[in-house]
Parts: sequence; structure tokens; C-alpha cells
Amino acid sequence: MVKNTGRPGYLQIADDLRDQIRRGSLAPGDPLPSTARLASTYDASLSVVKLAVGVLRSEGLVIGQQGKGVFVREDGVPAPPSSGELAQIQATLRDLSERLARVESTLADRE
Amino acid sequence: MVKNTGRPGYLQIADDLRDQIRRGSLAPGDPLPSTARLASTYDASLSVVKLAVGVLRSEGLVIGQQGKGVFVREDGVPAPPSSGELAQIQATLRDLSERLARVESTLADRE
DNA sequence: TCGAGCAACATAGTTAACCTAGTTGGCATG
DNA sequence: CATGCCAACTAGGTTAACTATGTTGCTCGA
Repeated sequence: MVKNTGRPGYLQIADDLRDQIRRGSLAPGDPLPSTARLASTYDASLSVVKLAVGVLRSEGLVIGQQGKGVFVREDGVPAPPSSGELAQIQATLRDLSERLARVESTLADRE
Repeated sequence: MVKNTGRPGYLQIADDLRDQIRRGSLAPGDPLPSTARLASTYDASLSVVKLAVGVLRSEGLVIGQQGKGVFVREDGVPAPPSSGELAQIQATLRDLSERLARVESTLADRE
């Protein structure tokens, strides 16, 4: 499930879950699959899944409740001090830059 | 160095470093101590230090450069744009991400 | 029937080890 | 002297194992 694009696995999983939340495939209040289940569906280790969930948790998209599960935040997102969103955008930009550079060098090698 | 306050160690360390940055004790452009040094000064494991740095990294306060070090971001965290601008930026990023992902998978298929 | 206890499962935090990869500085060889 | 190689140090990613703690449901005994 996790492709070898140079993007770390825990970010790929975080991206995928974030997309599912944004698209409503995971609705507010819904629980995410358990870390064990996520690990098997993404064919990743537990550690990577926990890192991915940690990313979403730090973004405020998701709230973990010990013993119960991890739930999609009820109230939209726009609450956070905005520095979180900003940081997310900056992180995404850096990632896109890196990936684009990789693609460009791959293309250059083929000439 | 890390107290037993119920607050996780990696957050305590992140808090401390964040304070040092805010107070200027760690000026923009300055390198943080290496993870190994941080681990010994805080008397914590490498893993915890890496988590702490990861927190600051995701906040955009700090930029890690592989092989060199982790540096305090030069331009302070800029003032947050309006939510409209934010939404526009996020939409653009999503679009770019999708297009780049398509290019990457196309390249991957050709191998 | 009630409930105490237990087993199973959940998130969360910590540690240690291993690997990749980029940077730097010094040393030896040509 | 200049080049190239190598060792040491850096961040970053992954894995596995362990602990702590909270939740839930079932079973067994009083």
C-alpha cells in the first residue's frame, strides 16, 4: 500500500487518512481503524502507523482516546492557532519541492 | 532534566527548545545541539529527542538539514493569512499533490 | 441476578537498534 | 600541491519490543 516514492511511509499514510477525512469518507466523530488494523491494511509496521496518527493528532484533525480509539474531530478544523495549518502547508511545500526535484533528476538521467 | 509531570518527555523537550527560540536564546539561523548532545543534556533517549525535534519541525519553527544539523528558521513564523487565502492555498496544494502523484506513478510504471 | 475479576484490545510513551544519506575535514596518494 | 578517498558526525526513517493505562465484554462464582 505504501509506495516507494521517496516520501516517508508515515507521511503517506497520514496523507491518505487526511484525504479520507477531508472527503468525508471518514466523517467527524468516526473512529479510525485501530493501529493494528491500519498496519495490516497499509502493510506497514505498527511504529509507522503510530507516527502517522501522531501527525494527524498534532494537526488537530483527530483526537486519540486511550483505550477507545482515535476519532475524527467533531468541529471542523479551522480552530487551531492557524500556525498548525501554516506549518502543514509549509511541510507540504517542502515535500512537494523535494519530490519534484526527484522527478526532475529522474527525467534528466534519461536523456 | 525531564521531570515526571505527566507531560510526555518529548513534549517537555519540545517546549523547552521552543522557549529558547522564542526568547532568542536560540537565534534564527542558529543550529540546535545535535540530537546526541540533546539526548545527553536532557538525559533522555535519542528516540525521545528525535520526537521532540519532529514536533518543532512540524511546527515550522525549525528546519532539519540532513548531514548538517537542525536550524532555527530564519524568517520567524509569518503572520497567518486570512482563511480565504488559506483555503485557496490548500486547494492549490492538493491539486499540485495530485498532479505530482500522477507523474510519479507514471514514472514508476516505466521502470 | 449481580458483580467481581479477568482477558482482550485500544492508545500512548519509551527505548534500543539498525539503516540510509548528506556533510565535513583530514590524510594519503598521485 | 591537488585530487580523491575515508572516517566521523549529522538528520531522518523504520522496526521491534516493552511498559503504562484505559475500555469493553465475558465468564464464573456467590
